[in-house]
This record gives sequence, structure tokens and C-alpha cells, in this order.
Amino acid sequence: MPELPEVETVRQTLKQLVLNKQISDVSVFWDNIIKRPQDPVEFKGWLQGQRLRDIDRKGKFLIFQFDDISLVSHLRMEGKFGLYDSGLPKPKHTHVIFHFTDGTELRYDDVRKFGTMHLFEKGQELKHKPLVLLGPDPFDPLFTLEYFYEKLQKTNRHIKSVLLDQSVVAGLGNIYVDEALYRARLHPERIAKEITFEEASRLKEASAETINKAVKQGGTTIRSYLNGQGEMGMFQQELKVYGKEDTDCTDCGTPIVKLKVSGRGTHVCPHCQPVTH
DNA sequence: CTCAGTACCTGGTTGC
DNA sequence: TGCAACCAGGTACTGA
Repeated sequence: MPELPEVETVRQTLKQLVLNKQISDVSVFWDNIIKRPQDPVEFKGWLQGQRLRDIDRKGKFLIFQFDDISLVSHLRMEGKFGLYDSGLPKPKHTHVIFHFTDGTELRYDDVRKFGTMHLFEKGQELKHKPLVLLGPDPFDPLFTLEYFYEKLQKTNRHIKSVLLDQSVVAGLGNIYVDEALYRARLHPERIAKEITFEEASRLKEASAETINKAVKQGGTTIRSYLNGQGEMGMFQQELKVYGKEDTDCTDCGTPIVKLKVSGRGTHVCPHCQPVTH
């Protein structure tokens, strides 16, 4: 499911639904999702009795702020949170349930079981993996052109691979990287250190604008992803290249092409995004 | 150190 | 229709 705009939509929705609820118990059905503390029994012990005070986000991570504990959660490819009445039968792909004292429960569902959860003492989460490894969000004032250009100058990787690197800029995934590169008129296989200052500037602005617009639209819905309230994002209407292979570029009419870059399906307009500049 | 490839999982789609 | 191969919005780890 999730890149930054989808995670932000989940954050806002979930905040309306579960703020101030108190955990009575936690059930864990797939231990590998729990990364810290590693023992699920200990994990449960840390959370019992805690009341949810806020939900933050950094990059693609949700940060649930409880009284004394922070829960850092990554949804990876297919993780979803949803609020339900307790006592219903456990669906096949529910792997963690947070039971609240008011008779509701927050379920974590994840078909592929790739998601992760880390607990920290409150205020410690930014000092440890995984959050400490993250670069700034695309619209963060710390994401400056000077910072970005220097990162690009230092690597031989394809530009797409650098944009996907969460330690450079946090929150872009396969959809928004393809969309940002299209909007900046850059081919995903351009070598990062050969990107000019002017091109880096275009790409930085395109990344922030694409993400900002997607956040406003509630993210992108692909297949059947629904957010915590069952609402769908609308940004898919704005997609120019992602999933548009064999359709005509809206700017020049050339058919969009799908290729593989950095091991990921990648969508480009061969006319608007030439390999050489 | 950098970076491409692989592992982690399940299920839907494609193509023979 | 049957079934194997491939693909999926992500990232951690391995070893060249």
C-alpha cells in the first residue's frame, strides 16, 4: 500500500478513530512483525495500560505516541490498520490486535507479513533504527537543494535508485519516484552524479510537489487498498506514467513504456524523458 | 565502502 | 482448465 501520502492519510484517519483509547491487552499472531522488544510477550507487557496520546509520521513510518512508549510501525507493501468492535472472528491476515478498554480493537492486517513494529521509551525513537536512518521528508526545510545535489554528486547509482533510498529523502516509493521523474523530465536510468544542478533543482521541486498534491488527495488507490475508514485516495487520477504503459503521454502522445530499473517496474515517456541530456 | 542481488511472504495475473 | 512463472505501493541483509 503505502508511500508517504498513503501513510499520512492513514495517520489522519486513525487519529480521529483511536486517540485517547487505552490498551487493555495485545494479541500477536505472527511474531516476526515484532522487532523490538523481540519477545512478543515483552512487547505486550510494555503496552498494557498505555493510553494513545498522538500519532505522528516520519517518511513511511507511523509513530503512535502513548503515555510512556512510542510504537514505530511500517506497513511495507500491504499492511493496514483498522478499528473494529471486539469479539469478531479473527480474519486470516490479522497478525496483531490492540485491544482497548472500551470494547473496540485496532487490527493490523498484512497479507505478506512484511510489516514491522518497534517499541521505544517515549522520546527515544528518533535516536535508534529504523527512524535514525531516515533522511528528511520531501517538503522538510532540511531537504535543501544543496543537500540533495551533494548526495547526487557522490554516487554512481541510477537516479531512480537514489530517490528510492530513504536515507536521502524519506517517503517516496515506486509510484511517486516514477511520477516525480516524469514531472522533472528525467530518465530513471540517468546516473546520479551526472545530474546537473539545474536538473537536481527540477527534481527536488517535482518530488515535493508530487507528494504534496498526493497528500491533499488522500494518496493513491491501487487494486483494493482502503484506508482505516474504508475511504479511497484519489491521486490515481493524477498519475502520468505509473501503471500507464501502452497509453499515450498526455504531453506528447508517445506511448508510455515499462522497463525494469533497480529491480523495480519503472514507467517512462521515452520522448519527454530522454536517456541523455 | 558501494551496490546489485536475494530474502522475506502471499496471492493475483499471465501465458503456455 | 491447469499450472508454472512472474509480478506486486518495501527494505534488510549478503557478499562480490
